[in-house]
Amino acid sequence: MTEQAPITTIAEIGKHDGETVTIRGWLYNKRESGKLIFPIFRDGTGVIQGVAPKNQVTPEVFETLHTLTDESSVIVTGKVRADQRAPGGFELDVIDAKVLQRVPEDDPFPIARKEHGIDFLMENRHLWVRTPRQAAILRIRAEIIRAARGFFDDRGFTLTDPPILTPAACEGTSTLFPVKYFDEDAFLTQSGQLYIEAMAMALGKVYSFGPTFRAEKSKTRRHLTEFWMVEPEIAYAELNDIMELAENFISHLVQSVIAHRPDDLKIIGRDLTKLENIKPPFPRLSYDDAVKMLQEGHAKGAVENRFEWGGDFGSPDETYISSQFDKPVMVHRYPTKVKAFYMEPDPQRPELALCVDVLAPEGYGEIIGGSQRIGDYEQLRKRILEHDLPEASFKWYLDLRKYGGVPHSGFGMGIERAVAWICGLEHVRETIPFARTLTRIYP
RNA sequence: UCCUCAGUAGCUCAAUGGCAGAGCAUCCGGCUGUUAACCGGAGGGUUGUAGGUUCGAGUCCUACCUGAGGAGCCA
Repeated sequence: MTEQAPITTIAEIGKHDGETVTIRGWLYNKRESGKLIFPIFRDGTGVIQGVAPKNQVTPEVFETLHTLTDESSVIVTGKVRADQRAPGGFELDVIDAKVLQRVPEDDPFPIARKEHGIDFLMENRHLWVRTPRQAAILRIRAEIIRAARGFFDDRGFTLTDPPILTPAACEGTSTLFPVKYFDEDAFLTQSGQLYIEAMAMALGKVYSFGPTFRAEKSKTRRHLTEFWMVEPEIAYAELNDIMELAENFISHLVQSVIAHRPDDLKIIGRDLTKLENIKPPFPRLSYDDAVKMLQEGHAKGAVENRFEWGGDFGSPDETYISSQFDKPVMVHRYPTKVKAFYMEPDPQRPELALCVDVLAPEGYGEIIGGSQRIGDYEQLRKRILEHDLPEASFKWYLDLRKYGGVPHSGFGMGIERAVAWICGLEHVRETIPFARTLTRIYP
């Protein structure tokens, strides 16, 4: 019934003020007032309200809109009109609406615009992602990934992808997902680090970006069994070099989201004042000083248990430390005993490892863990044996110290924790399209 | 693995040990500027499962199942 109108998206519709256009999407919601219908359409780029007065559209179109059910797919043609009453600034005076598939009323779209429990939402994650808040979070995640890759690409790093199927553990097998690899046992990777160390010896500055898997029985707002990590590794870099890299990296991610996704930050209601000052330098805190801070906190009654030097921080400890700062805090030089076997000891104090954890503000915990790696063959071999690791499995890793070993350092950042912090979310399960947790692998 | 809490309509939740209810969603009717629209009406239930106590159990007890929050471990 209508001549061909140009197809556009809701995000771009402001460029067509006064013109007749076609958008292709879904019915998000509908309000009716007798002879006036306000259908609200979404198309993945945004939401726009349509207006259809009974005396200005054909009886067929009015009836179509009157009986249209939420989330039915629909192709709508209408005239774009700027209107101050519209949240997005524009409305669409509907001329025609073609329904591709109508949602049956006896089995309506299950996600209402009112409250739902988290179990119901996760069970319907494939539909939950259609809601504005979830879509905004996923767009911010995409921006963080884009910014992360751009950061390293622009600084001369080469992207090198480590394997996902691995023959042995990086740090022990208890938390690995086993898989059958023909007649052998293999595991899903829990970190690409050892592999990108090899790449750093070949290419100098490298990074990886990919999924990692941990079979930890962790049931908290900070844990997934499948999550994505970005891991830079640099030949000839020492601890201070990667600490500087880490603060520049995190600042770049935050500032990129502020610059490129302001509308999405607004949709999710993020407090921008907490993000705007995320710029280098970040506070640096030695493990020794962090312990003192925790002990003073205990004396003041702000920390429940008195922390003793030598242990690793628990989640409440990290939350307390990070709450003392309004930027991420870099805690460095933990006791060697509580850290991974491959970390270089501090030459000044061999009981400490040259490592750093970056703790995000607002209780989001550790988002980055990194270290300088052991550069000496004999020392690394000794540590592998001390940790009861099978030397044969690490032959190739030891080779890196046999054929031109150098000081080198790197870190890993969990994407989901970074997204959760930057978005100010309660739980990391909303930061990834389909979260895998201890109790969920559907849908 | 441990601790705490919760399972009642499609969803979110009420119901002193005594008739199982409301809001939202769906359907019908009304309304020409609604913004989670509003107003009137209708349909919708094996109260997670299995036992037990009791004249009587959604409610109390036991076990189990499922989920949530936290601890430990980690990013």
